[in-house]
Amino acid sequence: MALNNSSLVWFRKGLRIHDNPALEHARKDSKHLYPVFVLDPHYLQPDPIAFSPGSSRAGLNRIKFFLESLVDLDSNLQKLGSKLLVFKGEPVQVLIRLLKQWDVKKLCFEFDTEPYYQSLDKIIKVFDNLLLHLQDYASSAGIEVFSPVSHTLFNPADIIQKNAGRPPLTYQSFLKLAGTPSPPLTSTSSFLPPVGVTGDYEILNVPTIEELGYGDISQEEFTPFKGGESEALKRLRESLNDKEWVASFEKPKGDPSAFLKPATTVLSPYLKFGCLSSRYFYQCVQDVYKNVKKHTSPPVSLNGQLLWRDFYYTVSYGTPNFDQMKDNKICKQIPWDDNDELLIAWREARTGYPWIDAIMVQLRQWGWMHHLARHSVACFLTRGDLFVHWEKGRDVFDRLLIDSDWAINNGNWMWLSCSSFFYQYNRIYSPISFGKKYDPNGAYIRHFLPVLKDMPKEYIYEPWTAPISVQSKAKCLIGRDYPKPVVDHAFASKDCKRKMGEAYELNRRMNGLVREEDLKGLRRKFEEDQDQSLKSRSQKQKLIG
DNA sequence: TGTTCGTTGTGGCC
DNA sequence: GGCCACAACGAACA
Repeated sequence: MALNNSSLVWFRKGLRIHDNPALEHARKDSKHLYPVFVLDPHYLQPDPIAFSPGSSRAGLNRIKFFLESLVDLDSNLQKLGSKLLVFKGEPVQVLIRLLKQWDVKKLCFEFDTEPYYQSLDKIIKVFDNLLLHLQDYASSAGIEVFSPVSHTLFNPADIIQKNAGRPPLTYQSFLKLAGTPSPPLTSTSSFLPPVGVTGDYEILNVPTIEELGYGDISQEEFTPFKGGESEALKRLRESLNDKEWVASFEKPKGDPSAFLKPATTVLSPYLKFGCLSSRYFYQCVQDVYKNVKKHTSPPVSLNGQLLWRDFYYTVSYGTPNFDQMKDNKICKQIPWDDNDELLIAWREARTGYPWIDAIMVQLRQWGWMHHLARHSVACFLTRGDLFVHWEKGRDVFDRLLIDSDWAINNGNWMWLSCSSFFYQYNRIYSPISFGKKYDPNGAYIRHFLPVLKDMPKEYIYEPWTAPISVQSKAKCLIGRDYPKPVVDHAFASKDCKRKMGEAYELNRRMNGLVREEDLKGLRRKFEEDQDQSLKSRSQKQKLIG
């Protein structure tokens, strides 16, 4: 067969060479191969306002990680005799132009379950307001489209189909349906077909942060984690070297306060961008398991974590409006407070609870925290203390995490807020004792909140209880150098439990069909209760005073 | 309809 | 480090 066809591989996630079925298919029998990435201004525009509540623009750390991943992809393509062609614009429009210009016969890109990519895949708007499906366009132009599932271990659609069209809502039922993951590709090509004539289109280099207009945004500290496939594979090898560690890995036993050497692999950001194939990761861990006497199992094991990822991808794919409370069938309807003051205190690490604030500083500086640290702050913001809507916390995480993943982030916020998957709202993480259990001396707090670095360990988790003499010796006066607690945890958590109980009862009575009016009614009632209790508390304080 | 089970709570006790 | 009471949910399955 003569090699006279051109192929285009469209990178979105899947920023890697290894286990990349779209790239492999594009390579085969092609004279020319065009590896393309389209920068979508909608995703990349910097948000000049420090950040308004609800802003979902990607933060600096994730953009940096992403650009490093593109640079590494380009470099790895060049080693194979190719290179990355970067464009800027509305992705599908750019793509259609390129398909025409280069007379492409094969269009290959990784399938993606996220609504953003689903909309890109399906509908394009051409010049005359005509709506076209990408697949329709391609078939009318005689272009073969290849869009394999390779971001996840399984095809979410298969699992949903096996379960009579409904996604499984528990991990165990997911496992039963899932079976054995698809293996990664075994062969990796040692060369790629050359890029053909590119015509007169402006092809960019991978831009720098400054070129994207992020230069003016101040950032105290950048994430210590570097993006890219090379870094991902190096990190994977380092993690897997310690076979005993891999075999005995139990997620819930990890130490959330460990930061010099994190308790987990920190491979999540690489999985998010597809710098690392989850199928390859899974297989490598299986290989370690084969060579040890015993190993842990899902859900707590290392491979169990990859299965959690697929679990959330599957549920999110099969649940309309997965990323919101309203019109989301699996989400409990709860009358969360609309309290921007508390939200901002949480977001800006000013809650007055050092354990919570240190975690929020780590989020801002590193774009990564341990899973249980995320639990602590998510519980605190929602059902544990502040009773703020999980969507608000989700937005903050979505902006600041380098590993923020649409399915996983939304799923975990519903989990932690007892809106779905997990319902035992009595179990509340203490913002004082949970961290103390792992780090009694408060080394984590001292590192991320240097203002508290000289506070004696007796008071480091509750500095407001320190006598004034101790505070002044530690050069940290509570209320001046570090805030007083925004709420009294004992009181707030009790109040949250009561509200959750009442909201749950309303959901049961209405059989899941809670109307907005009912929620408003319950919220009004909560506000009245709060007024009452504030009055009685201030009366008590007057009596005590 | 009833039973079992669920990755990761806290505080008190031994 | 393990055990218990606390107060208690819903999905899955029989």
